[in-house]
Amino acid sequence: MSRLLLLDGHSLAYRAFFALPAENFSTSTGQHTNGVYGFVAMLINVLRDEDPTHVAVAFDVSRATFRSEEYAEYKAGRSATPDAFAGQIPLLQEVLDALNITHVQLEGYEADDIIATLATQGREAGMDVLICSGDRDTLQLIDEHSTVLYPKKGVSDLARMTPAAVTEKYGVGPERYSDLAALVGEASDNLPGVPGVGPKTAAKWINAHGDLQGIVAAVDQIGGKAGQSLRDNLDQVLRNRRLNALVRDTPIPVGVADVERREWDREKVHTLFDSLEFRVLRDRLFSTFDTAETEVSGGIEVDGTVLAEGEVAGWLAEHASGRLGVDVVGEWGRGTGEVTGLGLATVDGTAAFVSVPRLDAADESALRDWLADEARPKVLHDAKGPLLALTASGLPLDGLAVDTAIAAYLVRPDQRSYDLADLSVRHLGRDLAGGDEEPQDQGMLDFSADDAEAGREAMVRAAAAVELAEVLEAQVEETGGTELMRAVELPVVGVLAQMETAGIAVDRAALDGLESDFAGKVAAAQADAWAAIGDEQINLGSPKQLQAVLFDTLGLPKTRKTKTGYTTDADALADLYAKTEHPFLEALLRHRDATRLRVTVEGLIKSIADDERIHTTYQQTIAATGRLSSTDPNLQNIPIRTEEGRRIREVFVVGPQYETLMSADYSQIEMRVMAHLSGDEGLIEAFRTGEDLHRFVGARVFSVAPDEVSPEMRSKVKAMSYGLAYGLSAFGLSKQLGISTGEASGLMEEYFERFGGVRDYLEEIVDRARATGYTETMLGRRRYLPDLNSDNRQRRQMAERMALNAPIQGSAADIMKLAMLRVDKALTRAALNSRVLLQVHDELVIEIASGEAEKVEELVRAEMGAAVEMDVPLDVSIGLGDSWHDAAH
DNA sequence: CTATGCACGTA
DNA sequence: CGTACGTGCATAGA
Repeated sequence: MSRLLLLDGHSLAYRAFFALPAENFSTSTGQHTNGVYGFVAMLINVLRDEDPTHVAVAFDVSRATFRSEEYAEYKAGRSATPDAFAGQIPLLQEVLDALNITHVQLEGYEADDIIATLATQGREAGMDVLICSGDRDTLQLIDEHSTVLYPKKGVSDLARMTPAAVTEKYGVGPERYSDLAALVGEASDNLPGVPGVGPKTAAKWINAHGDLQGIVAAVDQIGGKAGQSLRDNLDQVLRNRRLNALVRDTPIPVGVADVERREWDREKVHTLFDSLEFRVLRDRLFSTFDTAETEVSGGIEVDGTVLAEGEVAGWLAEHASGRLGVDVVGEWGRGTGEVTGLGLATVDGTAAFVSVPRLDAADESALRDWLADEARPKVLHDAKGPLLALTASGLPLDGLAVDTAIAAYLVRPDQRSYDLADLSVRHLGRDLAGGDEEPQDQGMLDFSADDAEAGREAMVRAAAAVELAEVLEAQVEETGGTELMRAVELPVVGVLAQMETAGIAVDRAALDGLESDFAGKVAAAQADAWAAIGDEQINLGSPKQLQAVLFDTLGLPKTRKTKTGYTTDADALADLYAKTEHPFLEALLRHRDATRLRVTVEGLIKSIADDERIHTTYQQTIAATGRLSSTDPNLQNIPIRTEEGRRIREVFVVGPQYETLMSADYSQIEMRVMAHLSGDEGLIEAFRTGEDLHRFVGARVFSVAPDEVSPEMRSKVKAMSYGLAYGLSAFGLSKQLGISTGEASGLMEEYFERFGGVRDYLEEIVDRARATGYTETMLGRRRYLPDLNSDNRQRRQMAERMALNAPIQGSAADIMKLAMLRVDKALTRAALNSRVLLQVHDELVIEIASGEAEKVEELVRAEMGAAVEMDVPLDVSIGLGDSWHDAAH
């Protein structure tokens, strides 16, 4: 039996809009999504519960319809659509496109007319019809095989309106509902009914006279005040009846046959739900329907063998002539790991599982040789962790041909995750759960069921990786990223693994000292803060409690608004302090600083490994611009700006067996990238003269001699120069510098007057990105920004700033990755023992072995400086010291 | 127990 | 109403 589901897009989304708090449903770019969210949530529920075979969604085009032509006041008096709802309908339609659900709209008709048309067609074709709408006019479409699902409250509670339910609620059946509505009126459509006549009276009349026609025929016999009222308003009632009759034969270009349920576009759903930040909904969508009925055409199938002792060498000889997928089973993290097994698979699905503890000598040597052979290509998914485990287990790996996580990242760098199972479903249309068939029995006797299961999974993952590699490689090639992947990203994996393994030595005793020191400051600040507000012991870490004290108890002036109240951030508190000099604020700020430092120190102490070093983990597929990120702990945000904060850098020290630490950083790399990419002659000259950049720029902007640039002028220019690369506005600049917007925009104009190439370049980047859909770095790293063409101003402008910044930040990241590769290679080639430990975007921290300082400094300067050829020099500044702090310069 | 918002550290 | 991140805490919801 076919079941046709028809939804009224506008009315349901609008209901959802009011049912769900807008502030809880908006993206980081400020787009409200509550209407879309509610609609999609309801859609998922209905699809799940009703399992329709055909689905369509109808939309209104505008308010101008044949109804408003007959009666100009039709739907008049409705309040304007709220701003926050604007733009949600096109978004919803995008979602429907991704879900491959037909949506229909037609000039001159309302959504309900379209629904009536399709419902009529469906009934004629013998289908069951389900209508989901918040408009009561659709109740007239109900019959034995047509049901309306009417939202009672919010979007999750739907009333199932059958003929019996209509009769029970209104006293007349669905076929008479329009008559009743004509008599009673419909306030939301601005259709007044008969004064003094409600649903009860109307139902009584209808039941007495059959229908509206019967009532009209007998109008003179109806007594009482209500009867007179009816006679006085008969024209109006008849007009209501004409207007509330839904049109069942609108000339829409689709028929029920065209709306058969189709598979959705996984790629589109993923990217769209990503950009809408519908994490939970996406999971629900996939978990509800993925296994049931998507194009997942079964699992990855492998012809797999769990190799017994002594079989590994033979298997490799037979199957490892070409590229193999490798899945490492084991654990890893913090620069080390351990391998327990290996899944191996060829492109054609022949697979094997190797239990590493069970290798005999011949097998182990064959496996080790194969793994270490650069000429034998391997495909891994997210190789760095496995690499750590393999290396730690005495099986170093070379010949990484594709890392499927990195390939997927290069194709679309702003996804939240690159899970192998997701990629497999998305690009191969198959999931990893796979078929039920057990691996061949061979060798199974020795294995527990768990081992067999682990082995099967590993083989499937290896097969998925090697198959995915083919698809993703093609996409990387298509987007011009092949060389970037081959020459930069893949080699960087190995360097990062080495850095993680090395870690950086810390002085635990000094860290402990800092902790108690900062803890003492926290306690003191807390006591002062409490004392300043009459010893009310509030939680100073709770913005909510702080707001109560600041704005209610103390009655201080309100600060900038946030989603949930008023901000209590450091800037705002400093402002308040400047205005009021309230001692509570001073103590609170002190408490904030000390807490922050204490927390940082505590985190570091927790992550000290047995070797008294800290091994961070670098993420290579997180930052959309191409930068690395550091986690667990994050060593890229260790304080440096304040004296107290810098004390934390003193505990990162040179390790035993080494002589000193070196910090090497690119000075003003982003500004240099901007000078190079823009070709602005003034800026290029600034870097070529080697003069202080901000002084040089300041002299131009303020039309004075360089030595007349005051510190104040210099800092203004500095803020502006850096802000430009982020898409800073005059407003933002004025706020940051505490000057008027007029002065700020004058400053920017003056800047662009002197450095016009920069303005042209920044404009050109955005224009080009708008046309092509993506930005590109010096090495061809792309970032797609679909929002550049968004109708929503906020989203669009956000995307424009991202477009502006991505090539600059991204090119700087490219350069640093090249530099890391060059430095690493040069150190190896020169047979030096010094090693790179950390990368902090524009800085490398290197541990210098005894007697190598001079050589390494020369080498690092040369390699970093020559990472790329540019129109401006790449200036590298280097410092040495026993701690990270002392190596700074 | 998990997800979100706020605040804040870095480049 | 300036980009890119990660972390910890408080709070709200499941």
